[in-house]
Amino acid sequence: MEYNFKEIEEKWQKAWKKNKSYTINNNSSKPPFYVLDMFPYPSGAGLHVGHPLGYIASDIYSRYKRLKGFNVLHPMGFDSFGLPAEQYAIETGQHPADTTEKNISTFKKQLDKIGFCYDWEREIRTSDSNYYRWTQWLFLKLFKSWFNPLTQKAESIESLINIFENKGSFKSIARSKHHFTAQEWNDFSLKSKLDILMDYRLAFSAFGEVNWCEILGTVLANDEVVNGVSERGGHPVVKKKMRQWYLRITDYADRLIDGLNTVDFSDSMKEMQRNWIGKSEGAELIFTLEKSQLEIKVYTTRPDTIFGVDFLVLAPEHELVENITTSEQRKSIHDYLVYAKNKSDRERLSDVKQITGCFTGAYVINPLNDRKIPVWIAEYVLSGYGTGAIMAVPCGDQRDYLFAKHFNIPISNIIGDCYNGNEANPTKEATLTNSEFLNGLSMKKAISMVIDKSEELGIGKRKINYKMRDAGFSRQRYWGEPFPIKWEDGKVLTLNEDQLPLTLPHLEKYGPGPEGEGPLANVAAWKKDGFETSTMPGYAGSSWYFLRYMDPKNNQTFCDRKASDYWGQVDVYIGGTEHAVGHLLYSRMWTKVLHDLDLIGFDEPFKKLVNQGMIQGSSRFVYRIKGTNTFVSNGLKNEYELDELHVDVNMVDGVELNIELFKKWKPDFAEAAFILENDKYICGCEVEKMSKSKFNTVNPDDLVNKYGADTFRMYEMFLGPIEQSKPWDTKGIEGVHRFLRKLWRLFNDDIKGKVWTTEKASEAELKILHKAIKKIESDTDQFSFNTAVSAFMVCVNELTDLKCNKKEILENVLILLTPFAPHISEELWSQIGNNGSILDAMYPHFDGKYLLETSKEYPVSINGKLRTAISISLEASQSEVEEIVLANDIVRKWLEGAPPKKIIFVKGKMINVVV
RNA sequence: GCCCAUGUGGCGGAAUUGGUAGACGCAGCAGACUCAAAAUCUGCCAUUCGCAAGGGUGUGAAGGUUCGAUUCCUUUCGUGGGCACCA
Repeated sequence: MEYNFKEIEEKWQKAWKKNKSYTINNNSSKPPFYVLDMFPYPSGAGLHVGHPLGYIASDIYSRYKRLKGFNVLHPMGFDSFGLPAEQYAIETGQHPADTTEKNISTFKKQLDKIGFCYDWEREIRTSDSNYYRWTQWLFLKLFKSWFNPLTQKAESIESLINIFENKGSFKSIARSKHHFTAQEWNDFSLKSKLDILMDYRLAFSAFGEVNWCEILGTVLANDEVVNGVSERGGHPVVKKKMRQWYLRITDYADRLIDGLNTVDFSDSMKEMQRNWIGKSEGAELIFTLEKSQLEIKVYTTRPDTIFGVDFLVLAPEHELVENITTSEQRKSIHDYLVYAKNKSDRERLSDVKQITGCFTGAYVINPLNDRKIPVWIAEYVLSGYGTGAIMAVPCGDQRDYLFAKHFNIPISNIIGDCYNGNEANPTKEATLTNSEFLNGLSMKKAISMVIDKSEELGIGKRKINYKMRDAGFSRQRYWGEPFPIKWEDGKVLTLNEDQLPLTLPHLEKYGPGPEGEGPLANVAAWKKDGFETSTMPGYAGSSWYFLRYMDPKNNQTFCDRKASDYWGQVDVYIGGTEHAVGHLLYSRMWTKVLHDLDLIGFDEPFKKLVNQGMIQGSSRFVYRIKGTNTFVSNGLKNEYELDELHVDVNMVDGVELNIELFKKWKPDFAEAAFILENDKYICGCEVEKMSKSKFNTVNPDDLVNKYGADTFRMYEMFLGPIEQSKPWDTKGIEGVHRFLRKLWRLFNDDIKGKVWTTEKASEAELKILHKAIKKIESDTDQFSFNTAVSAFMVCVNELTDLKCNKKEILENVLILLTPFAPHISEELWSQIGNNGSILDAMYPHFDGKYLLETSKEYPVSINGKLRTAISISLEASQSEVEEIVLANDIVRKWLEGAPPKKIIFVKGKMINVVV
C-alpha cells in the first residue's frame, strides 16, 4: 500500500469538518490557551508561500498545546478594509466589497487545503458592519475619554468636565494653553467648551499635514509618493494642512514603555518600540529675540552646552519664521520654504551630504550670557519633534558642526582639548571651559545645574520629550470605517449607540471629494447630514480584533467581559516585524484604554510575541539583446546591450530556464532565439520582495497538489528558523516528502502491505523514541521547528535502520508528529487500530531513564586544537582524567616529553591540554 | 541618514550557558537493484598538502579578550526590514 497523500488529506479534512473537530467552546474544564496569527489583508493576488510560514508555526503550536491538554483558541479572520482594495476598484471598476468578498473566499480555500485547525465559526472581517459597528463604538469610547495625568489612566470625559466646572483648569491636569477658572468655564459657550475638551479627548480632531497633490486633487499615502512626486502621473506633491482625527497615543507613552517589561517580546522588538516612542529627558530653554519680545523655545537634551551655542535653527515650518525674517532675507527665506515644502521628513533627514539652510536675519540673546546668536532655518530640523527649534552647538554635534562649517559660522569651543577642530565630539565626559559658572565642571553634572538655574531665572524648565507623535486616525478614502461623527456649525456631535453601525454607503465612484476631502464628500445626503467625510485607517479594525474572536457573535457588546476574562491575554501572537511600531503599538494602546475603562481585565494584549521572518522571492531574469528577440544566457551577457526581463520562477529549474515553457509563456516569445552556454540557458538571480509583478511568487496550492499538505507544512518549517527571513526555494521539498514516505513504510510495505506489529520494544528502540520526545518537545516549546523536523528525520532513519515496526514505539511517534503533519498521523493512527482522533491523544511523556549514559567520548585538545578523543567514565575525577589523558599516545606525542602547563577538564564536555 | 536584524560548504541550515564547526536535508559523484527508467538502498561529499598516517587553513573583513571564540568586545563592509496615509 502506497502513501496516497491526496486521498488521505481529503478524507481527514472532510472528517474533521464533519465532526467539528476545531470548534472551540468558551466553557471548558481545560485550561485556556490563545494562539493568534496576525490576520491577513486579503489581496487579489491570493496566498503565496510566504503567508503560511507564520500560520503553520501557530498551527503546530496550537495542536501541540491541545495534545498537552489545553482548550486552544486558534481563530482566523480578515483585515479587509484598506487602500489597495480601493485602488484596485478605481483601476478595474469593481466595487471593493465585491473584490474583497472574492479574495477572502480564495484565501479561505487556500488556507483550508493546508489543513489549519482554525475555528471558522469565529471568523471576523473588519469590513463587515457587524464588526465595524464595534470599531465605531470603541472609537466613541476613545472620543469620550481623557487621560488623567494624576491617575495615569483613561477616564470618562465627564470627570474632566466635573473638574473644570468645580475647579477650573488647574496646573497638574490642564494643557499649557488653558488657563481658566471654574466660573470662566461655566460662562464659556458650548462651542468653546467643546473646543477645549477636544484638546483632552483620546480621539480628537485637529489640523495636521498631509501629502497633497493639486493636479490629482487628492491626498496621497506615503507609498504613493515617490521622490516628491505622485507615483501615478508624476505630479508634484506638497504638504497641506487639513482637519484630521488623531489618537492621543502620546499620553500613553510612559505606560507603553513600562508595559514592555511585562511581556515576552524579543529584545529587538522592545528596542524598536522604545526607539519609536523615543523618550528623552532634557530641557526646554527660552531664547528671546533681540529688539523684540518674541520668544523661541528650543528643546535640548544637552543644556550643559548652553555656552557653546553658536546659532539657532528653526524648522522651516516653525510658526515664527514669518515674523522674525528681516526684509533683506525675505526673498531667500521664501525660496527656501518652497524648496523644503516639497521634501518629506525622511528625505530631509537622510540627505546629509547636501547641507542646506537659510539665515533669517534675526538674532536671539543667549539668556545666560547675553551673547547675540543668529537664527537660521534648515531642513534637518523637523517641526514635529520637540519644539521645532534647536540650539546648535557645533563643537558637540556633528550636524551642527557641518552646518557651521558650510555657512562659515564661527565655532566656539567649550570642551577644551576634547574638540580637535576637525569634527564635533558629542562626549558627556569632558570638562567644560569657556562656560562661565560651569567652568571646570563635568558635563554630566552641569546638565542638571543648568536646568535648575534656568528654572530659577524663569528662562526654561526640565522637560521630557517623546519622538512619537499622536497617531493620525483619518484617511481621505472610501474603503474604511465611517466615523460615527456629525459636524454641525463647527461643533462635533456623536451618534448614539443605537444608531450604530453607521454603514458605509455604496458608491459607484471612489474619486476624491472637493478640497481633498474623502470620496464620501461626493455623497450629497452624507454631506448634507454633516457626517464626517474621512474614514478610519487600516489599523482601526486591527487594534482590537483579538478581543472579538473571543466572543464573535455578540450583538450586545464588543466582547463580553466573561469571555475576555476566560481567555485573557493572547498567549502567543505570531506575525512579521513589519508591524513592530504600527499595529503592535496601537493595539497595546487600545488595550490599555479598555482596561482603564474597566471593559477588559488585562492591560497588555499579547503575552508573547513571535516574529516570523519574511519569505522573499527569488527572482529570475532573462536577457534580451536590445531590439531583437534573441536571449542570451547569463554567463555571456556582458558582450551585448540588453534588456533585463523578469521571468516566471516556476519555469526555471534552479537557474536553468525551461525553454519550451518559456516559449509558451507569452506569444512574443514563441519565436525567440537563444544563445546558450553549455547547451543551457542560465538565468540571472536576485532576491526581492515576493510579488506578482516580479513573477517570483510560488503558489502553495501547486505544492500541496504535488506533494500534499503535510509535506508542504513540514518543508516550510524545515527551511530555517521561523524568525529568520529567507528567499523561497522549492528545491529541498523532495527531501521532506521522502521522509514522510519513509515513515509510511514503517507501517506499510508497498508490496507486502501492513508490516507494523504489536511486539515489545527493545531498549535501543525506546532510547530512540525518548531521545526524539525530548528533542521535539523542547524544540516545539521554543518554536525551533526546523530542528524539530530534523529530529523527526533522525528518529525515522534510526528506527528504519533497526527495522522497528512496533506499534508501541510508532504510535508515540505519530502523536509527536500530529502538530506538524496531522493528516498522515491521523491516517496511520486509525490504521493501527485507534478509534478516537489523534487530535485529542495524550502527548507522550519523556522518561530520562532510557537515555542514561555511563561514559563519554571526550574530545581532547592540545592548546585548543582537537587532536583525539578518549572514552572516559562520567564519574571520573580531575586527577583520574589527567592520568588517563597523559597516558594517551597522541597526547604524549604532542607533549614531546615536556610536562603540560595545565589540563582543563570540563565534566561532560571536553578536555584541553595546555603545553 | 536613523532604528532593528543578519552574514557558516555548491545551496537551505545545525552547533543549551564560550568547549568535537558543518547535525538534518537539497544538489552532486560512485555503486547496488532493473532490459531500462522511476522508486529504493549503500558509500563519498568545506578547502588544501599528502600514496597513507597525518598536517595546514577555514564561520563577511580587520583587531582584541580567553587554555579555548561561529558564540563575548571594538572597528568595518555587505544584505534584509521599518521610518508615522501600504497592511
